[in-house]
Amino acid sequence: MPPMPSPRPLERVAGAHDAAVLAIARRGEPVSRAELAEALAVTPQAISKILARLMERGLMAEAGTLVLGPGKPTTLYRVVPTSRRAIGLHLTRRRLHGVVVDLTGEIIERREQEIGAPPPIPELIPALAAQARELAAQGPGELLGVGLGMPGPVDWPAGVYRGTSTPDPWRGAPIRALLAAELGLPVLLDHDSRAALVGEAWSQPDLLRNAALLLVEDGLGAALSLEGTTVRGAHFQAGEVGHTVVRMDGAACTCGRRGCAQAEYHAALAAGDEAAAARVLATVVLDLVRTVDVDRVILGGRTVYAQHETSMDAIRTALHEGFAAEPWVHVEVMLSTRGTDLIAVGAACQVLEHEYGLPQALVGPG
Amino acid sequence: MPPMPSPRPLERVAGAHDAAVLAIARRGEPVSRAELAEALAVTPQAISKILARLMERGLMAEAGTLVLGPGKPTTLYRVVPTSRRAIGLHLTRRRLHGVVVDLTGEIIERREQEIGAPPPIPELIPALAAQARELAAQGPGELLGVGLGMPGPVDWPAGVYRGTSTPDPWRGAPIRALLAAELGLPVLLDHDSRAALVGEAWSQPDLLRNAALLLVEDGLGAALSLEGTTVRGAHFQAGEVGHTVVRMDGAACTCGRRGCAQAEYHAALAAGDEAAAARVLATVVLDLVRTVDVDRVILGGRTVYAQHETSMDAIRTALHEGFAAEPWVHVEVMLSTRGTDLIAVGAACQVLEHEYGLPQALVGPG
DNA sequence: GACGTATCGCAACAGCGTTGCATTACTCTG
DNA sequence: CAGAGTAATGCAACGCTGTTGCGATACGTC
Repeated sequence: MPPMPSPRPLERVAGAHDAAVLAIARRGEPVSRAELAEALAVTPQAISKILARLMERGLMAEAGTLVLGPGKPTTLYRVVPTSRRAIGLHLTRRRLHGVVVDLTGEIIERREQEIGAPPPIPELIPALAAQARELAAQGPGELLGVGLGMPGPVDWPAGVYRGTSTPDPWRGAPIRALLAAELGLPVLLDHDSRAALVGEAWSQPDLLRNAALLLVEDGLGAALSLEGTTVRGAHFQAGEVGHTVVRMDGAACTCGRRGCAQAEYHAALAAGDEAAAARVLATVVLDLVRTVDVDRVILGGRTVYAQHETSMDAIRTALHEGFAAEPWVHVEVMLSTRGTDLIAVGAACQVLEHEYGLPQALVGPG
Repeated sequence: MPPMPSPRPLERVAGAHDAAVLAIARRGEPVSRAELAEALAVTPQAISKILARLMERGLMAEAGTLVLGPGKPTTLYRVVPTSRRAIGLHLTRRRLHGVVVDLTGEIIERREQEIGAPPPIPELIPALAAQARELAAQGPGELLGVGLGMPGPVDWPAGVYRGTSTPDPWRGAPIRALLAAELGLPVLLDHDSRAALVGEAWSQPDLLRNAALLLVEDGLGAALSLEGTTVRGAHFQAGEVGHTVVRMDGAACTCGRRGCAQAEYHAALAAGDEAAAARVLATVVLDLVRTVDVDRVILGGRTVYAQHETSMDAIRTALHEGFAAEPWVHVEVMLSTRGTDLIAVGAACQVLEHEYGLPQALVGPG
């Protein structure tokens, strides 16, 4: 996306408040001015002005009244899901999966498409654009843009896919710019696991202040939400836990080193030892929780769906044992609410987040 | 500290800008209005008002002029280090170490005191208070409060030391409230490693947007600064990497599990194999960098000082090899600038940070 | 139907940064 | 050594934010 003129300080206040109201309303239940005033620590009168702005933009609407006792009934407000749309694409080496979602992140329509071998960029971009255009034809609401999630490292500000060490036809391709030019729409390119976490967080904003999402697809990836912000990292690859060492001098990994979580996981699966594989996952999660101290862990990815009971049990047991001496630590382990659409939905939600999410900085050209 | 009335939204803007200016000025070199306007993305005129507020409070002062070419010379501004003071205490089972620092985090005076065995709380609190009072007598400037850093888990909002599983006379003690009552000063209680990182970040604000500090004292601890905020975690124990598993089924740990980093580290040291110990440290750092993607790692703690060359070399080598396939990843490994005062200074800086740091929340009763 | 109550809206206000323009203090030119 | 050019600064009016005070509205209760 082109760099915008940085908003004026007072616009940032207004924007932050608008985003906060939207975040609360997104949970689904109609809200009253009083609740919002409480949550934002402003006067009800300020909420009136904030809601006026949001209704002006069509993002929110009145939703009836509620009589609680004597006095004038409370007016309730809700988001207007159909007011905006975003497209999310999930690209892997084998598949192209896309969705359109409404403002609340609910799926309007989905597309799935197998791609034989990774096509070269000049073929890939039109294929992505074609699916995006099909999806763009669906549903009402202003179309905000396209989010694209893919595995592997990404140069986020540049929108360039960095690629892996193996021969990779997409390596170094400025995918974001190419797709944006092709479609004439804003495009956001990010990591698959980060997209997935943003997607989960979009529909349950305050639950995931400190959460980790573990994505088990071909590789092992994670994303972190800490103190309310989804961490991107200095090199835009925070959460790449696949090559974290869980057994020094252990199984050889494709990366040339030994005992990487990913290598141990696949070695165990190859040996048919599902329990051992689950134990590796559990160790990764335990280390993750110890390191960043999240209170929620979300499991996602095609590979875990098959044996999610085993994995979740192993993880819960490991957490229980590992924190036995620290009874104040409670970690909720849950399965992604989005199934196999997880990453595509997340990619779409990144667009929503970009437009209507809480800004992270109150100061500077953020 | 008592809950303050949450600042009005516009005061939050002013406060954030004041803090941002202070953060830039803290780097040491005098700054001009133009630089500040650039950094904060506001007009020079706004900087005039911000500086007027800061000079009113005695936090900043003019620092001469600079002639660059034709036109009126630029007026320069700097912080007034002597305008404020904070006390920092570092409490371990064996030692009580304290400092007073000025507004820039420079040490005015230090005290160190051995304590035979961990005294019971009714003796501990007066001992802490006595050292704090001695330190409070030193140096000019308004005394803001006392920071206390200690190893082991802490219930941060409650100011309660949670203690370890071993018999622990301090377990569950509301140390913050007790000390605050004794001294009649605000007290902040936090983790030793987090304090250390806050201390490092206070004197080099923008360098440590994504950084990890590894503290090797009796145990192994870390603290994380991600996207500019020092992570506290859902249970206020983020960075507790000591019991992270680096060798599944490895050396037995005091925690009852196997292959914890701390256990492997001490096992290697006990066997006299410093190289192996350094490799364990290196693995911890590598996993940390993979997981949270920091671009700076700071080493601190009494134990590393003895053999910091070996440790740093092992870490640098491991990072170099581990990220060989990702040439865009550069991680700076450095030694703490504070020596053994690291944690005491950090605890003091937490008070400064609390008062004059950038607010993390834009909205709500933050 | 009058009263108490809670919500809501209008209008005036304070404080933030912005804008436009005058002032100041320097260098450079002739 | 004036006078022009230049860049930083200050003053005043302004727009926008949320706040405050008060009146209007709509409900339940007596």
